[in-house]
Amino acid sequence: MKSNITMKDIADKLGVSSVTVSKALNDKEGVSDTLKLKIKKVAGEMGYRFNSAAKSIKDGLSYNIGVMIPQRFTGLRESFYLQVYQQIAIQLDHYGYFGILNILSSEDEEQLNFPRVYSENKVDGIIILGQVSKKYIETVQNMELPKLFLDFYDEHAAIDSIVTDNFYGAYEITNYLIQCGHRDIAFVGNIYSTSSIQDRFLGYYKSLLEHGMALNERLLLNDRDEHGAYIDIELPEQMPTAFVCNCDQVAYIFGERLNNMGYRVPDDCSIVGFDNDVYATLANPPLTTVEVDIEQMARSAVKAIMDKVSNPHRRIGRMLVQGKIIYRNSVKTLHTEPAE
Amino acid sequence: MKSNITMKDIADKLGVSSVTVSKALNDKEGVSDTLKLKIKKVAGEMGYRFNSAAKSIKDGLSYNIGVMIPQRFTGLRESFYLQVYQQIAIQLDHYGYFGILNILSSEDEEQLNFPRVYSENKVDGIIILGQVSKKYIETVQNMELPKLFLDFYDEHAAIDSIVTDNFYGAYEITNYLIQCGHRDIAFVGNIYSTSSIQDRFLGYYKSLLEHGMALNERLLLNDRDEHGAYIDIELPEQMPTAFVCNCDQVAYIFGERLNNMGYRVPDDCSIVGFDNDVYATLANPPLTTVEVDIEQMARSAVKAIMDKVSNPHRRIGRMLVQGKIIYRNSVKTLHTEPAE
DNA sequence: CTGAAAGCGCTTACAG
DNA sequence: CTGAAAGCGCTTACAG
Repeated sequence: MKSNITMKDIADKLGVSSVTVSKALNDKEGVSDTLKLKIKKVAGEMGYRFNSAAKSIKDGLSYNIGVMIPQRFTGLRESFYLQVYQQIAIQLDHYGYFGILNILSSEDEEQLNFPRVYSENKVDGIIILGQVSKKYIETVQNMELPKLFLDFYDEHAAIDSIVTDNFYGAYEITNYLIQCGHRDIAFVGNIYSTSSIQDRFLGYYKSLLEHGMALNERLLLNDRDEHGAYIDIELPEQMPTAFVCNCDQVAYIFGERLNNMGYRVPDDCSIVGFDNDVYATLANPPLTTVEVDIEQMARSAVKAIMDKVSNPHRRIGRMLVQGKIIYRNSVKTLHTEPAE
Repeated sequence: MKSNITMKDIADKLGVSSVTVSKALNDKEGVSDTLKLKIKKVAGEMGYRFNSAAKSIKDGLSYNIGVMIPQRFTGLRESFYLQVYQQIAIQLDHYGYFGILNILSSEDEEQLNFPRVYSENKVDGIIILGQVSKKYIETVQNMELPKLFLDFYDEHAAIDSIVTDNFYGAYEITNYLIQCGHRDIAFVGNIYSTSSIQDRFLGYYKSLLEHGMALNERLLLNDRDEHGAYIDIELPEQMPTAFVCNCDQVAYIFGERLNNMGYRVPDDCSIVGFDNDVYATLANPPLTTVEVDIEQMARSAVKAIMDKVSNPHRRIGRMLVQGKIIYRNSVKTLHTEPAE
């Protein structure tokens, strides 16, 4: 198995030099077309396979990108980041690159250990997929390697990141509810919990502001405690006509709860979610929601990291990827809003 | 960025040779402990990072394993194989290896193209995760590389594979229903659809046989057409007391249907699933099911492929990974079966 | 158009 | 205990 065919073998067989074989196989100048063709033919016949390690050592490039996901986002029921990773792998392929997955264990995160992909020079760049601790962000900063934060950002660190436009997505879907005639719209979510939820809330709030609608305590429904564990959602005395839930899973749970309480969705009240994950289609009725564009996020992330590999000084800043509204049946049109 | 520190740099700084540095950093014999320590210290200070490409070229080993997943198993709502891949990556880490994900596009599968990880010598072995076409199996066979089929097997090909023990899992969970006093147990699934479903059916059938229970047409409920699309499940005239569903998703759908028809689970009839995926916990009541042991599958797969990397002639044949029953609330105990 | 020489960073004998 | 030499497979100048 270790008896791999090398360029030298092809060269010997043809009585040429390995330099010529290299040029021919790489379609470089300096070989006659006849010879080039012959070399390629023989290479195919001999089952020649390119040794990328040899090229790597010459170029100082591994042609791999590391994707690091913190362990705590990798539960058996969570697959969002794996989906993103998959799309990244597909996009990397277009550049002749490969993706190496690196689950960041909680110990390594605490002890601020460099990932093995870095200390073994296995990758030309690294995408950190999912929020890591402040301390670990510093560790990442110390890595001499192009790096990119995906799906989160750091307020202080001048680092490149790509995130979903939570703010705009929530803004848009709230606008949609208002267009459908809703005037009493609540937000469901703990706005102190994560920055995504906070941003989604602010998008919702902007929509309210723009339409001259007041926000008050009554319209803020908490969905989880400080540990992120879901709690029973308390309804206000007077029912709003619509609810902007911070994510599909919460919308799903909330919908079930409304059902049990005798409210019908969307007849008695409308619900929208965010993410467009399994819960959006599992809900009854299926949810109108904001789809996070995983493919686009991966595409942008890969483009950004490849840019940085070829030009390490390249800065991209904080980049937003827009989602899009998926219309389903969880929203009732009360009356159509006249054009403003 | 390309100005990486090499062993030579450390050697020069210390006035020794790079051979000595190599020995020291690799904890090999032939360097005094004092020097060894000093070298390690300086290496740390200089931020030395090992160049694995150089080692690769010497050893003829990439220290990567490719994991190939056919595109059609990578839908937005399917994450099972990604979960397996993730576990594989974690297991590979224990061996100092990395996992490279390779989504096999439908075109490549049809045109019988070798994966790029292979033609570029990027991996020391490859795990094919998920059923590929007969033709493509042949293509895989032609790859001169340790390879392993995961979660499917080929009847003809003398190839190494690791699969969940569908047969035994279904056998066990059917036994459990019988222990709970059920005597009229149906199987829900198209037994001509996939080999997993067929094997699960046969496990169910074995349990019936062992308990002297007859199988007849009435107890076989089809759940999908020849294209794999779900169809409405037709209930027999006389209701069985329990249903062995071929997977959790079908159990979930079937449960909803029973609910709508006025049957209560588990009071009116019991249901069990298979897989222990999201649907198992989403179902109401949550499903008793057979958990597919993803971690164990990954562990076995990685061990097998690593064995084959060090010894290419190693054969492991067809290896089964046992699942385990997860007890929840979808089964009613009719009366306890006395010990046989 | 073709090839000899040197080098990428490391390791493996082998010599001292 | 330490190091000079050779080599892994390829590519990049450079010479002919």
